[in-house]
Amino acid sequence: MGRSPCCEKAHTNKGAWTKEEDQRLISYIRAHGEGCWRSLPKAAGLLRCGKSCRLRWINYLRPDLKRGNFSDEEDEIIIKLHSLLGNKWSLIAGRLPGRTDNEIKNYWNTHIKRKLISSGIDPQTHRPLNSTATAAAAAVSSTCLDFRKSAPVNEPVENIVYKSVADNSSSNDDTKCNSSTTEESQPPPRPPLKEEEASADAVDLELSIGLFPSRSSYRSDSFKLSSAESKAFFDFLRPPAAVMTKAMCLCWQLGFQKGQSCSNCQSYGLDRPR
DNA sequence: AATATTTCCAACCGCTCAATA
DNA sequence: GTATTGAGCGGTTGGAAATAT
Repeated sequence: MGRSPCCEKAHTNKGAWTKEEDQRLISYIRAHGEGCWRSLPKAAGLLRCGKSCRLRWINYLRPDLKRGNFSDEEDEIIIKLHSLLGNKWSLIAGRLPGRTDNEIKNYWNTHIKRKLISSGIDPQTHRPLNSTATAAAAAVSSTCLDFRKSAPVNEPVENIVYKSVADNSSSNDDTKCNSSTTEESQPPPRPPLKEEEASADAVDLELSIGLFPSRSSYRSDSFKLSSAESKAFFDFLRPPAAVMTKAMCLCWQLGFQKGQSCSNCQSYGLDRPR
């Protein structure tokens, strides 16, 4: 038993939208706001599926959309977020105001992917395509986010401790991404955090992906973040307030379970991160 | 100038998940 | 607890535009 179709396909238009259809949709949403997409087409006098209306509005007609080429800074953010989140286009879009998930997905597939490959970087793993590509390795390292960089020297260490996932990794004091490793392309699933571990005051982040320092470096007790660093870290995870939804906080990526709240979610009153 | 090929992106499709009856 | 519904997501496709031959 599958889902029933979202609309009566026999009586709906498909394909490119006409100016008149666009105008109807814009007028309706201006007058009534975004609401029930299923009933919107009929109410707006459109022979379109509700899903199609939603897509058209979100990806093309919304007034806050940023048009034009992606900046170098946006490129960099997309690459960094992709190395952290993978193909979670909506989450990435949540951190690029005015850009849509569809736009970013298309841009990734047509530009960034190619750019990374031509630099010798695997766009899925963000690691060099071959181990001898030193220039590529350097390029990957440059996509690392280092939250420790801007921290005051004498800041007390607290809040966040990066912990190694794989204890059998070799010791290494550098803080670069794990770009030169030959490990599997996908990080292993992270075990859920215990409730006390997941509290906002003592977050134990088990990160195992290239965006952050190598496993071998953050296994050390010396790899701890100061309060300023942890603030920078959570600021990075936090999308603009205007677009923040339950699903957008990244704490679930870090092992938080349903019903737990990280400090981001608490600050937005979101008590049930996905 | 005509045709073939490639690139790009808007739109669609099928699926999952959360909410609700 | 289960079924249904609607919203939203990511992968894929179709076709227009750009470029090459």
